[in-house]
Amino acid sequence: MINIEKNLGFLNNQQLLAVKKTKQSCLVLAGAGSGKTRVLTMRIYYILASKLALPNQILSVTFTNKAANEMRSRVGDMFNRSLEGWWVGTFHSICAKILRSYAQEVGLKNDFVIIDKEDQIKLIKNICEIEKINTSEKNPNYFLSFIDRFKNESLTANDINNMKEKKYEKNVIKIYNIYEKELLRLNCCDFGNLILHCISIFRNNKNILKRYQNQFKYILVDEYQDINFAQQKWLKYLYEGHKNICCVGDDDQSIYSWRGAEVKNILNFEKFFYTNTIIRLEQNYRSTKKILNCASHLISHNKGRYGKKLWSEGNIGDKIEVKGHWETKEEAQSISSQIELLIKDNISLNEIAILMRIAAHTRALEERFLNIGLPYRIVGGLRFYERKEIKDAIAYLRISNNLSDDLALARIINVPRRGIGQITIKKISLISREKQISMFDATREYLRSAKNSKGKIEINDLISKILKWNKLKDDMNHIELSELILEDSGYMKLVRNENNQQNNINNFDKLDNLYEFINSLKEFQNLGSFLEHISLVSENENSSKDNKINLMTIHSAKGLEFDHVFLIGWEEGVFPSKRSIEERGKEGLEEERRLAYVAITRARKTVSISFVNQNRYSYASHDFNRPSRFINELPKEDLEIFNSEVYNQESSFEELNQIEEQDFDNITPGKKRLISYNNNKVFDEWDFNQDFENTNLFNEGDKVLHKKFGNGNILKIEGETAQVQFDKFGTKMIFLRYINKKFD
DNA sequence: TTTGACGACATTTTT
DNA sequence: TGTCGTCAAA
Repeated sequence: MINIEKNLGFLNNQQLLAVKKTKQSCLVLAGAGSGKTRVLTMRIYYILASKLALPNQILSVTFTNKAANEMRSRVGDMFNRSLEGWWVGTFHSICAKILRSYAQEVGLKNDFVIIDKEDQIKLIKNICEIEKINTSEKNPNYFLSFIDRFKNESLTANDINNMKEKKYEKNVIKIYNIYEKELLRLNCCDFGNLILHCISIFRNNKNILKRYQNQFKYILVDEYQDINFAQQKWLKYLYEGHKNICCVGDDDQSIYSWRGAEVKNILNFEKFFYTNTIIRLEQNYRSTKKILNCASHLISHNKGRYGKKLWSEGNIGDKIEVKGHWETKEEAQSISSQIELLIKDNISLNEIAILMRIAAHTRALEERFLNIGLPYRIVGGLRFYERKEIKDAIAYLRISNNLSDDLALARIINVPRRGIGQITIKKISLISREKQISMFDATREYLRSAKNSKGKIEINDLISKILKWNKLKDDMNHIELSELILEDSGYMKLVRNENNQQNNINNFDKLDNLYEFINSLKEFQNLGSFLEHISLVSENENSSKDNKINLMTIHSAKGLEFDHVFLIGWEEGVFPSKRSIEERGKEGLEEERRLAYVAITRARKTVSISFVNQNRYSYASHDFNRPSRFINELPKEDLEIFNSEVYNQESSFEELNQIEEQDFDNITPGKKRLISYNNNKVFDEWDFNQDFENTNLFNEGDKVLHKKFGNGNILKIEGETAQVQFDKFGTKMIFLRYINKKFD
């Protein structure tokens, strides 16, 4: 016992209270940086170390895999070993685990396939086609958003059908019904159904429910503010057993309302779980006082909140920098110069993060960083398993693993091209529907009846190969099998050909990704466990060992912290997002503000905010952007505002509104550049020269280094590009800006 | 029937 | 930037 107390010694009074109140349920309202994860891990540690429960009697639920992994490793560290049997994971992965055991209860087989949004859209498209629903006005996305919303609110197709009041369009209801039937027919489950199926098992089968209720003595939930109604209902079922749940959350950090999360859920906690124990963690251990002050000041503009007063014993810290730029290129240059300064102070790149509202805004930065050779990583963003080539590869593995995986077969049946077009596919799926057989079997059926043709021979070949792979599955090492499948199917050849023909970098990336994909199989025992894993994990598991600058959206930065944070794109319309305000009005704006709050509170030491006057989407006209209203909501005394034509300390947001757009329409890009260069001392001279030099530096015969292709020699220079002979990858045309000269 | 080329188009956030 | 739909050619 002494040892336990010693380990709890680092906690403050409020944290200690939250850890030790194990007899009853409680809600912990934890401000940003107040040691939320620490409380959760310590509570689990405390329960286990005091022998209040065994590991398999604890259920810890998170929203992201990242959070789950973090929890797993932190608790593991406390015991110096990983805990066997402990239930820790995302809502979705835990539901999947339960559902795998009892799939037949809801009409699925236990090898059901978990599908993603892309598959969902394809399904809905198919349904619209069969039902002859016009998709030009109401597209599949429109229908899917309804289906998602229903599922977030735990409304099954039956619930909708039984509604007395006809709230929804006929087609929405019709598609929802057919969609659900299709999922069962195809033995598929979307993300929403992982939760809903579990709920219906709990509701319909008391024995199964009792089993889990008895098992989970303690339930812990992270990021409770992100919970939607269905998830809450799910928790409630499990809670009714031992009635002990501890939820940690921060109403000011609720940023997932578009996924069904509602702040009101956290506000209802007391009623839902029969408790009035609310513990507030208000001491911040992360940020400087100035940063904290800015964040608090900003979030105080929101009305719908519990209200907390964050305080800190930390340093006062530097002022928050606010910088205006003409265009994204200059923003990127400015940031890279600031980072150069940080590097001179020996600051690790891992401690630097650039956060943005929109994932696509990494582009200008990436270009800049590639140009001057600063290493960076993109967290989240383009998720690895969602790339086209990876999904194709996965589809090949899926169909080999499970012959009745129709969606997988549909994806690759004509990739690479085998002379099977839409019409043939339609014929096959008709057979599959009429005879109630899988698409794979339907294809064989079709082959028997169809006339001989080139397409038929190829498809026959594919079918027999799939059969062969399927047989090999149990005897062959899954990595070798995967390599065999991708080679044998001609898919690798297709990607290689594209690569040679177009000489472009993207296709090399594809090949690279495929190798990486095969490599990632090593961590799994067999194909099945790998496929299960990737259907639930869409994150890039980037190794954070390398020293790199972190680029990510604010959403994916939640739960992380960095010494130095750059926040880009603080422009009206971008942040707060125009769309968000248009769709949800005040609610939307408040959520955007919470997002800004999350962004600022990621920083430990410094924050630098920037905005760009010219429209970010460079193809668009010369639209003019105003700085974000959030900048005006920060306390002036804590800001250091840098020169900008448009924004200065005196002008208020209202004044900025009055600037006439035409004033800026007539300025040429070159002039803009000049003005900003003169006005904005932030840009070092060498910064501009760098670009200039980079394109003029090269000579034929130079040794160069390319990020992907490695070492090579320049054969010929043509304008902005060069023909480069690479040591390992042959001759390619490469933009000069993507290569660096090598000096031996 | 399938394929490739071409232009139009839209671009929030994610388990 | 990259995906989608349309159209003409094979």
